[in-house]
Parts: sequence; C-alpha cells; structure tokens
Amino acid sequence: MTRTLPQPATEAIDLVTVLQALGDPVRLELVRTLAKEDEPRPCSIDKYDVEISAPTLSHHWRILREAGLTTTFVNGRTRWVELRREDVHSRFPGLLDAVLA
Amino acid sequence: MTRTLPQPATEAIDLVTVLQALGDPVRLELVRTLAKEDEPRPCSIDKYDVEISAPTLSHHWRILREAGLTTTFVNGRTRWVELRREDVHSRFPGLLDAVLA
DNA sequence: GGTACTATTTGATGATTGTCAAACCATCTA
DNA sequence: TAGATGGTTTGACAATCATCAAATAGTACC
Repeated sequence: MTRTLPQPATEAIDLVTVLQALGDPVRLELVRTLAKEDEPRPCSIDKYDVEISAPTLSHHWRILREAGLTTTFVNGRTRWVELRREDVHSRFPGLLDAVLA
Repeated sequence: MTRTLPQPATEAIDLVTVLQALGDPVRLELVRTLAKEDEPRPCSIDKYDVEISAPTLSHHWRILREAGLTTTFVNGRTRWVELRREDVHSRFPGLLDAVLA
C-alpha cells in the first residue's frame, strides 16, 4: 500500500555526500521545513515556498534521498518525504542539530 | 611582518557556503588535517597527503578561506593556514565538531 | 475505458566546479 | 642584481550541476 523509495542504509551514509546535499540553498530550506515536524510531509511543489519548477523540486528530493537525508513514501498518486533524523544522527551525531539550529 | 589574507568576518560566515566548502573530499581532508593541531600549518603541497597539483591545492585553500573556515597568514615566501575553530563554532555551534568527529 | 491528476524522467542548456600547465609575483639569498 | 624558491593567478578543459519544457508513468475517479 505504502511503498518506500530506495535509499542508502544508515551505515552507508557518506559525509561528503551529505554535506554536498546540504550545500545548496534550496535543499537546505527543504530540510529545514521537513525538520519543523517530525512526520512525513507531502512533496508537492505547492506545499513549499520555493521558486523552482516541479521537475527541479523532484530533482532535489532525489538528491536528498540518495544522500540518506530523507525517506520518500509512495502512496497512490501522492508522495511523502520525511527527514531521517535518527539515522543521520546515529551516523553523524550533532550534524543535523548544528545545521538546523 | 606577518600579513593575513582577506577573510569574512565571523558574523558574515554563511552556512551554505561552509557546507559547500566542506562538501569536497580533498577539502574535508585538509580541514581534518588542520584540526589535528590547534595552530597554523604550512600550506605547501608537500606537507599534505593529497594527489593534486600545487595550483589545485592553492585553489582549495582559497575556497576554505573565503568560506570563513580558515585563516591564511603570509610570512615571507611561505604561508600558514589555520582552522577558524572558535569563529566557526560561535557562528554554528557544534558543526565542526560533528564534521570532524 | 477514458480522463484528470501527481509526480518523475528525459533531454537540453547555461553556469559552476575541480583540475592542470604555463606564466607570474613576491621574497630570499648569493 | 641575478637567480632560485614558495606559492598564486590565468587560461583552458572536461565534468558536474541546477534548471526548465516536454514527454512519460502510474494512480484515481467517472
């Protein structure tokens, strides 16, 4: 019913890849938005205050997911994104907290 | 006698720029090496275990300095680089610690 | 089945990036 | 002053990246 898109295992999360993913203003803003709630958020373009097109947003979600920062759930026609807070924290303690502070 | 190359003020250090600077394997390694000692290190190519040319190393030092992560001192013909631990920590508490852990 | 809808993929484009060789600059020393 | 030295800047190149329009894929609803 609810499928999860492929993502790296916690142990496989790479620091350089994470920093690269966070080193983009749009993605940092997305991560900040996700961090406000501790549950999945829809990933539709109209739910975010960013000045990019839908394909570009989709591209950023992929970068974040493949870096190990987010999980994407597929449910019917809509998708949900969630920050992998605990996973990232267990791999790089304090990193997300510092970035989100 | 000892000159300091231009660098951003502590308050002007930008998070995205810092993350971009750290999001490169060579630069992350350089920062890690700097972090081992709490004093300036020479920036000559032969002092670092990196497989890049001198101009490329020079380029990376510039990126790190302009991001606000390092200070470069000029003394005669040689230069010294130092991690701006306290400055970065005061701007983004915990960030460097998390990255260097 | 057909249509509307959500979101991604494809393909293309302009900008940025990491890299090096060659030229250059400033400093030290003979 | 001339040569050697430490390091940077310039210029070029290939690779990567962020971006969008158009096409595509999968799902829901009538």
